[in-house]
Amino acid sequence: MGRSPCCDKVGLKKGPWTPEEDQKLLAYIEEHGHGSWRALPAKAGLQRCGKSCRLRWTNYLRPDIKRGKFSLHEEQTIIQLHALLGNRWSAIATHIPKRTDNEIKNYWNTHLKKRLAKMGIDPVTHKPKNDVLLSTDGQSKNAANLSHMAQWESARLEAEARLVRISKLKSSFNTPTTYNLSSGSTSAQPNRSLDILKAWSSGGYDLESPTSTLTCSENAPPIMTSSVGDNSLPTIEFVGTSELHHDMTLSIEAAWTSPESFRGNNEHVNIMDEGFNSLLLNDSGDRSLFDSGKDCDNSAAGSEYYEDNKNYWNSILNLVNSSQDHSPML
DNA sequence: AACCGTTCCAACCGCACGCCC
DNA sequence: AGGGCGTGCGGTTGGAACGGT
Repeated sequence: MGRSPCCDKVGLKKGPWTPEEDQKLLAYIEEHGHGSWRALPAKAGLQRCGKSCRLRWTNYLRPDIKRGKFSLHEEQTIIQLHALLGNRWSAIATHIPKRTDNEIKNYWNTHLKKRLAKMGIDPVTHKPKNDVLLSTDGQSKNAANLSHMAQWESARLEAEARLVRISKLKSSFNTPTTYNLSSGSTSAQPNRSLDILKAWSSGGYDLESPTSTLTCSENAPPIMTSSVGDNSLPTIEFVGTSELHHDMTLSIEAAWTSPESFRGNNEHVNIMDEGFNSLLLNDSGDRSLFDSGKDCDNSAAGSEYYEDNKNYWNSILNLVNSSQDHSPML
């Protein structure tokens, strides 16, 4: 059976966009917002399907898009996030300011994937290729840890995406124009959202376990930021009041704290103990700070996991950094 | 100059999901 | 409950650009 096509394709243009078409699309959205994408082409005088218009806008014409070479920091972030999330490009894109999922996906496929492969790292598992063959129980457990961390991050991102959607909805009530072209920003500002990885990759200190804070004001989108607290589970804090916020509180808490989300292989894994803190460790970090975490497992086995994961992640970044310096590919 | 192989990325395609009726 | 619609997402592809011979 299958669903009907997104639009009547007869007589519709495909392929590269002309400057005239770009101008029509830009002018229309600037004046009216995009509204329904299906209805947009006719209103804007374009012989395109709505899907094509949406893609052209989101991947190319949108004013808040940075084009050109990816910075080293952006590359590092992509690699880290890909190790956590896999090919979830849209989720990754929420952490890379002004880059689209399509651009990140292309960059991964044409540059980063090849570079990791050249360095002997499996771009799918982010492990040295030999390790995949020599997997032991301990290594399997490490992989499981990574998987649980990914689940945690996945739940968080889903919650975050929900917030953005709600925020967009809310903004659309406040401001009829969907996009603010003059300021070059959309209603959603995922780049300012919490980023646990920044804390790790920028050498955050005094890290014990993460507490994320969500800040909402009446007219601005909600902002979530990562910070450090002494709780064993991530918590969310709201600033601002409204029914929408209340709704968000419920959904977020469900996504972040449900222990069922983090069970696997008939074994309850405390991700905060075995995974997340290791992600937050850094080269110069004071282990005593971490070890003092009241809910942390201080067993020797646990320390090995922290150390292994830390070394693994840092080795990826070091390899990338060194290849950046020496590789003719770059 | 012509040809050929490779790289890169904009754009397409099809599926998934949420919402609404 | 289920079907239609709108949109988002990830995989794939077409073709322009580039480099080597």
